[in-house]
Amino acid sequence: MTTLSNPDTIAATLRSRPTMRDVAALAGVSLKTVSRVVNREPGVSGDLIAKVERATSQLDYRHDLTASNLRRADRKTSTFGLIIEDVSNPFFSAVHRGIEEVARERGVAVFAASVDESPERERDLVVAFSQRRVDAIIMTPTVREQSYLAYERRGGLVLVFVDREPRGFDADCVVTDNAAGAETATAHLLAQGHELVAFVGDDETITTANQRYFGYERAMASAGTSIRPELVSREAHTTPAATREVLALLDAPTPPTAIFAAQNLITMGAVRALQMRGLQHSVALVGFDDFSMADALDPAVTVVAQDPREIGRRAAQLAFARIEDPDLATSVHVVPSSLITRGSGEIPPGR
Amino acid sequence: MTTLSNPDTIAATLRSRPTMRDVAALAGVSLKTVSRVVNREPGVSGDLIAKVERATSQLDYRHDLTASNLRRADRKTSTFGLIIEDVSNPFFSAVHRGIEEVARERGVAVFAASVDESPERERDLVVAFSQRRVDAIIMTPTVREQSYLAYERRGGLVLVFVDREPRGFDADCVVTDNAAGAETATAHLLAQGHELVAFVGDDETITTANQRYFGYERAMASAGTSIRPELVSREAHTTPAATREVLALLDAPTPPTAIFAAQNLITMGAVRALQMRGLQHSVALVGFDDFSMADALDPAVTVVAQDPREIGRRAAQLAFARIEDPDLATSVHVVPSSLITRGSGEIPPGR
DNA sequence: CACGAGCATGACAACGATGTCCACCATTTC
DNA sequence: GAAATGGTGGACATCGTTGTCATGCTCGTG
Repeated sequence: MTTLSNPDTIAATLRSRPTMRDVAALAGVSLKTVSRVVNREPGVSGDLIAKVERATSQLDYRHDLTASNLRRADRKTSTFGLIIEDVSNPFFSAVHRGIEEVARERGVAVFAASVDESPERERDLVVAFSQRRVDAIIMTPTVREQSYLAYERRGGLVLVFVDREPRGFDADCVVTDNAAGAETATAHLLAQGHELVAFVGDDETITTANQRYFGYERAMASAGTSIRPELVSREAHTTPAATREVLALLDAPTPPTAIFAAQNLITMGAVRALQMRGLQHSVALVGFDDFSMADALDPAVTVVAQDPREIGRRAAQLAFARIEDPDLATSVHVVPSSLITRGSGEIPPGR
Repeated sequence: MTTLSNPDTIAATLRSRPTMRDVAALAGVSLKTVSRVVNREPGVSGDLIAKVERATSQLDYRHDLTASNLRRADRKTSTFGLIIEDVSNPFFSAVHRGIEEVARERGVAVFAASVDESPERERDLVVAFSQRRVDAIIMTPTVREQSYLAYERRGGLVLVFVDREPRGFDADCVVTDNAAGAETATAHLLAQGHELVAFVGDDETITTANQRYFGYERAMASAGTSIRPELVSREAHTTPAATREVLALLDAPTPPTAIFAAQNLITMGAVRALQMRGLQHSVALVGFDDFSMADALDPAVTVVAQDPREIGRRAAQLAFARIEDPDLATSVHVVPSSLITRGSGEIPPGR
């Protein structure tokens, strides 16, 4: 065994990152023995384990997971890919956080990327992650149809969907009870006596927006209140767009007395529009999905809250379960939403 | 060349993911030629390029970046690691977003993880990313001292810091002008005639909290106003804690007439406290860092806004610059902050 | 017509690690 | 005392890819 007294010197001497070979040379054992110690395989004497561990720490040896993975039988990289609408959207970043919490416990690192409603980018990201051999991809579908993923799955990739269900592709999925939540929100407004209840949401290409619209329809139908097409706006893609849409509704000949905003960014836009017209205390508002400071606004905003962190946690758990047993039946998990009344949704009509 | 008519059949037949060897066999060329085509190396005849490309798309061949990286001379993985306080904190998720925008253009995927103010976790994450051979780590330092990273850098890893400067380690860094911003905020309150200006912030272990406190001190000193220790609270780690701290200040014998809240979550907590005491229109408030809906509150909240997306973009650019030229002199980039007056900061004293 | 230049192509080793398998040694057992 | 046993360590091939170098071909030129 070559013995050098100063560890710093040893590490600094090496041209680049030390490999198992370097560790083996320093410890005076074979390459394979180092591998055994690093992977904690049984059948190595305590004496050798100590020698190897001393050498690894002296050299600051860092196990190369990419090389390890290449040779390993299971080919698991302990890496997940996450494809969400936007990493800086509070809803999705909470989903991300939930996934991370579960992944962390198992030593799994998570790639995160924003798809920005671009189908092309969805495909690119799947390829980018697949090329990096992630064990699983957790994603929000944007492309109209996900059957193109069948090939990836054959290659052993696990796919889990969050927030929206995939189309043309059977896979594990975690969603909020969108229709039921929207129905609750709308019914809540109707219960206050409103009849002119507006719907402001994103367009039909977004599954969740659709489901929330169905919930709105259902609540209106149950109450026997007919839907006025002029009170339905389905073009609100962003917060500023939502503000414009709501302003248009408020300025129309028959303005709504209550508004159901079908998404967090849209609700924020609606709040601004109501404030601009000074109507925040006269027109009722219920939003889908909670948002920061909703309780501190005047009036505080009533919402149907989702549990994005729980959605993330469940998705990660599903991914691990499927990695362990690829033949499990696919399942759709529905995370319940809950109505939080704060004031804006309890404004009566005609005020 | 073996010709099978149905591409689906070919892909389905293979036991697992096709490799370059499979592509080579189908195209009737050598392994190396496939590699050349995949990497767009010059010197391959158009005829062979066409053959190989047909084969790759028939087999749905996916280039394995982990294996490629192992053999490549430059050993670049086109992968970054990002270590931030919390992926679901709006400030940091905006930084993340900025990094992603720059990384995306260069085909780089980003690992993102939350450190949660845990020094141990900071070290674990660095190791986890290093083992996955990321090209660069962009991080917010939490450990008291970053000299432990010297070894990683010798191994070729690029390190860029965001939001806070590292200690005991010279590296590229992108920060906000914390002291100057805090000074501006405090001076703004003093300019309204306030003398009892409170400081509410995080504790001294957080570099940015410290710098912001210095800015507060400097502004007070410039104005010749002495700091009352009972108006300084440096224990606000979370939004609820901030609410408690501000309530304590307001309920004390000499309550402040103005408050400088040194961070976004703290400002939110302060807003709630003021509302609880019905003082939101009597006590002035300026926050450091903008937050969602600050403009929609009553009163709208005056803040010193940072530009987290720009911080992220710059950090990513610095990382790429250093990867290209490791011998560049290290630099600290300061992204300016700007005062946005909205109402809460313009409340005069004694109202 | 022979020869070297120049180009396209392929054979082979290697990146850093692990799976397989065999050799070795100290025991234990007959 | 010899053989069987069980626990250890090491040689070697291999994962999917790229760097290096050799080969064979075409072509222009003396």
